[in-house]
Amino acid sequence: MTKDDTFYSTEFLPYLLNQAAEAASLGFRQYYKERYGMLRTEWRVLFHLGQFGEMTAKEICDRANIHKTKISRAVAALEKKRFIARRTMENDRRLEELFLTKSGKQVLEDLQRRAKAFDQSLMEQLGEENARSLKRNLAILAGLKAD
Amino acid sequence: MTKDDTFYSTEFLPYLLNQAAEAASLGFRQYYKERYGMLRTEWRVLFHLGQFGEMTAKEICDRANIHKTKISRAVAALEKKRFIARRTMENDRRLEELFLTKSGKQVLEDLQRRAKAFDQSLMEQLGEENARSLKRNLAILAGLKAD
DNA sequence: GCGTATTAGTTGAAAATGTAACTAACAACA
DNA sequence: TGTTGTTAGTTACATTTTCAACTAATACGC
Repeated sequence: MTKDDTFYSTEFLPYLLNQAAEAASLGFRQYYKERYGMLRTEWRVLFHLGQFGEMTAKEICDRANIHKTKISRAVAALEKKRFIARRTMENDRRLEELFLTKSGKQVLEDLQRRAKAFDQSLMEQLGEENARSLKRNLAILAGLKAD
Repeated sequence: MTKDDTFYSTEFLPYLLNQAAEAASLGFRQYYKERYGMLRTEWRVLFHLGQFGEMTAKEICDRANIHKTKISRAVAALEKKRFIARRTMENDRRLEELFLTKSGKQVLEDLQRRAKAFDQSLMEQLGEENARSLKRNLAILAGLKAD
């Protein structure tokens, strides 16, 4: 009778992923929270706007895989902070094009620079080769196209 | 003027980790939620009890890196479902030793078997070699000792 | 022993999230 | 045009999480 089919939590991929995600986000999350009073979804919306230029809430939902209510609230919060603004689209008045304001751009610039550095420091913890492989694997699991 | 220091969200490790963690937990979370009405923290508490045997809430907090209020509520919920029970410790009456009930053991057995299979299917998505390397890297980021 | 500090765990209120129902605008088509 | 269906986005409400204050028990210094 083989009693050694013990399955440890640290072998369970979802658990590991969550722990690692928690640990890895901590530092950065703290920064944008304390500095700009932003929530994670807000940071993501900002990031996406910076990356893809003006886009609608729906497009962000799809790209970032975040539910529309979360996006809706994040957009409202960012608007209140005057980091973004919106413009109803002429051809389809259900859609609103979101865009960064001047101060939004400044904030994003700061956050991106820090994100980059933060990422860099995480990668160094793992080593170039490992880090690259890690990202590739994560992209697969996340269902993103591999680069 | 080099304008191509664009930093993409999919290059940002915390973002990737979160996306992957989300995607990877989804299927399993759905199962224990629908089947046993359990929340993630409850499943983790159960898992830890199965793994380490009787232990106190504090010990679970430390091991799993979960805040004590979350654990406290998870423990209360599991107790209500009669999956675990507690026993105040003789030598220090602030501490309560948690242990699985009979039905708790059954539930855990089911969940562990499924977790194992679920894990297996995720690993297959990546291939043996990749999966192994992924887990190693995650353990490092999570601050767990590598195995 | 007595006062103060810590520690395990709980609780209540506030913040955030998830879910489902809603509004407004468009589309399709008789 | 009018009916029906779909889509973008918001809102309301229930559940979950977070944060801070709390209780009860122990530990420490004297």
